[in-house]
Amino acid sequence: MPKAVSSQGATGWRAENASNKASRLDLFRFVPFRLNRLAAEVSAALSGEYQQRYGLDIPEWRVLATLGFRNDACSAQYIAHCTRTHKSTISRAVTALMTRQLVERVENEDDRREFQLRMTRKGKALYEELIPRLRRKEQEILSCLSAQERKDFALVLGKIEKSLDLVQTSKDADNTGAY
Amino acid sequence: MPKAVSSQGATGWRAENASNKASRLDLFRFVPFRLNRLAAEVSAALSGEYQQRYGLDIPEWRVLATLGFRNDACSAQYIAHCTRTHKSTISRAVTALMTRQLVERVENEDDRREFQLRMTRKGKALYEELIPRLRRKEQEILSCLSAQERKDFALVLGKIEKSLDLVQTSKDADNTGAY
DNA sequence: CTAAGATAGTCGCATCTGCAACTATCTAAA
DNA sequence: TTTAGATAGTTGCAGATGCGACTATCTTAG
Repeated sequence: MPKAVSSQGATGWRAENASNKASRLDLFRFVPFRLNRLAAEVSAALSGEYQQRYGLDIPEWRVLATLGFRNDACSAQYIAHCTRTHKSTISRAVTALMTRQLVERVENEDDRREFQLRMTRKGKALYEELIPRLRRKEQEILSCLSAQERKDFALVLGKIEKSLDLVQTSKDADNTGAY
Repeated sequence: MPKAVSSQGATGWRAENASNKASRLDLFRFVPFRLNRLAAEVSAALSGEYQQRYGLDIPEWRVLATLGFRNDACSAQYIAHCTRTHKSTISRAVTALMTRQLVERVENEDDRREFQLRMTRKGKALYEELIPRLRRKEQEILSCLSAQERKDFALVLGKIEKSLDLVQTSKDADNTGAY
């Protein structure tokens, strides 16, 4: 029989009635809730780096991250799809980044509906400065896990992402044994 | 040398330049991003149940979930702290739930600043109907994992939550022997 | 008792973001 | 060629939510 798990917020309140009646649901063991809360908390932990320090919000950071990782120009639509962010949100982020001259765009001669986006020198400099900070923060957050647990976690995240179609399926998925 | 990992969105786009240069960061292996995206996707997968079917938004659901699990009256502030939701958000959710007569509140004679909240009969009925649906959805999402992987996942989530102070620490738990 | 500070809950305000309409452009079929 | 439909990107609008001010109430120190 499993021991009772401490599972409410760290606020000094006393524990809930932990009955396991089927008709009740423990929010603190309910994965969707836990994911929401965890994602919010992790974002808050990182926001000090890109938000306060560099004035970037999450969509703007995603644009830079995509451009920086690809190391190549790409369209706004591509960024929207990759990051699963609405195209209007990406559009506004790109506008803000262009205003700050962190990103520039060039017309695509082959298809004049879309623009090729790329970081300016200034944008790259900011990116290069930001990345190690974010890596450090991520490691800080994961520092409570053993190497094996991190592997497990990455594997499990990958499986759920795949089953939710958040990553490309089929033959590409065969390559994912590399963690 | 690790094989390249397929890691873009399931949108038919080809893979990014997967260089592992330290100064680049693969968004698709960056845990904060993955958590954000996963949480959003899981929420969307569940929203069909509580949002479309029952007209509840997330804060409203959290209020019902807390009241239902505790099976006892509690204050709005308690719900806010437990679920890590801002008190104004909880306040509005409670107002909406009272309007729909799913929740009622009674004055607290001991402290007239706060109200005791509890579900009405109607609220309980909705709750009882909703819970199995949400459980089923959660199981659906986790169905891609083996029993061992689910355990690992729960364990790892718990560790990260604890390290972010999202759950009560051990010594606090001593104060609350009420489990 | 009084005054200062803490806490519960509400509400206005600003911000963020998804939706949908719109323009411009491209593609495909008749 | 013409026309219908798809796609890239922008923008107005509305809904959601965090912040902070505000009221009412409680607590504690003097």
